[in-house]
Amino acid sequence: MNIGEVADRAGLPAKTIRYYEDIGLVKPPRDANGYRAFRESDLHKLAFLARARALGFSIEDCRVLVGLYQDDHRASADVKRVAEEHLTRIDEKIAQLQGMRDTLATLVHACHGDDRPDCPILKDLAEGR
Amino acid sequence: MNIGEVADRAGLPAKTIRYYEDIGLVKPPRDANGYRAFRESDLHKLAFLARARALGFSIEDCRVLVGLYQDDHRASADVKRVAEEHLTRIDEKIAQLQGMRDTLATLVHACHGDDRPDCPILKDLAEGR
DNA sequence: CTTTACCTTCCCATGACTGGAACCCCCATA
DNA sequence: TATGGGGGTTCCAGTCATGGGAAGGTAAAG
Repeated sequence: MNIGEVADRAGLPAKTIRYYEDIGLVKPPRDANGYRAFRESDLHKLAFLARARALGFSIEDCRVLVGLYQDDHRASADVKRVAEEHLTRIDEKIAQLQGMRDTLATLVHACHGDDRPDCPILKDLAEGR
Repeated sequence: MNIGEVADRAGLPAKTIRYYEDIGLVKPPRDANGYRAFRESDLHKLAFLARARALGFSIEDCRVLVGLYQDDHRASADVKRVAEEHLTRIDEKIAQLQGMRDTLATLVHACHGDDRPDCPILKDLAEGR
């Protein structure tokens, strides 16, 4: 399989797949012409990576998860711990964004949005309440 | 005022303030010794920037907001539009994270987290449901 | 005078790609 | 056989908003 087909089937840009090879996440063999010759197992791993990334796992988390996935003697507790830590980070992020959102929504609501210069948004930014 | 004092009072790292000068957000004059000599107005602008950044506005948004802030003939509609667009982006981000969070929470909940290898988290990543 | 605490510029690194240049390779059609 | 198009390859640079650290100049304190 060439990179284009793998990209289509894994749902990743070819550029990203090359990058993943660069950082050692996949190691496809090469054809005589220098083209990457992906095996089914490479495709499978890339699809795994695509889904892990879609859940927001970092590349380093992905590396760990792939490692656990390939380890028949893994303990599910190790997987769970990685996922829980990631969940915590996501919750923190959401809380932070929610805070911004609330402040911003209040300010936007208070702003007339007309052709006059008076603006509670700028007022807040300038004075810090 | 030297950069250290401004950093303390604006709540920004000195590094960040130098960067803001680099990209033209502030233009403090210099003393004879080459030190930046911040005026009250520079401090004020940096505090404005710190608050705008804390609300998640991009640097380019900040540039626009500072411009509007300094324009006595601004229309508050322009400010409101920038803020509304940012609010929309934040909402999208929150929705995206919320989606990840829900999936992840379900998976974490389903995982025993013991010393055996069976793991619904890895199963999901491998099979895509 | 020496130490300590600033300040300066400069370059490199982050995360996870993305874009583009310059080049090679394979196949089909005129 | 030429040529055109659509693959593939490497390598370098850029993104965003900083942060780290080196090498060196300056100021204030003991």
